[in-house]
Amino acid sequence: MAGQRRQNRVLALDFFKADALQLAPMLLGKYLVREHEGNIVRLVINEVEAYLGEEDLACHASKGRTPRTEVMYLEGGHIYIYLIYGMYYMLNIVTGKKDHPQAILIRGTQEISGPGRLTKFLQIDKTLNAKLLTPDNGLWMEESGIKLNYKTTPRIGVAYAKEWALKPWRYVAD
DNA sequence: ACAAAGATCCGT
DNA sequence: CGGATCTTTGTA
Repeated sequence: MAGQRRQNRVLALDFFKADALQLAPMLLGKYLVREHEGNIVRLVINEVEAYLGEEDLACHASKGRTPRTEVMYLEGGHIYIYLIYGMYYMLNIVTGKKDHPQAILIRGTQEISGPGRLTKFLQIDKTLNAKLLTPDNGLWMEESGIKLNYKTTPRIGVAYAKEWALKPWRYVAD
């Protein structure tokens, strides 16, 4: 049955407890699924970036624990949303173990390019912050069977992060 | 209390 | 290339 098969394809929360650098390339080709006001949308992820711990100057957790970064210290599988430039919500998935702040920014999909445009399209805002990535919360991921070739580049928009700005932690399908 | 900067996007 | 637009954070 298609419905049951689909159910089995939902990525369990345990999947996100691995390290961000290991997970980031694995998210390419996965479905990002949003259910909102009765509509379900599936998009194929094709661009992500990893943010890795307090020592990574590009990572918000480089400031340590603050009201905003507290979410990144939760266990992998939580959703981290923040507003940037007063206009755009950024969608991140917390990864790794509790108290090890990491997150993967979902920068784009095959259908929608750009992290700000993506959240606008999916109607994602701060109400999802700190929630779990599950169907119950209206946002989750699914296995798709799609394999994408990809390359790595430095992350976008983090020139201030000194030597961390050079880390090839952006993964983009080609 | 205040100022500065920001994991972006769009129009000129 | 500059403006929009407002939250978070550091400093006083």
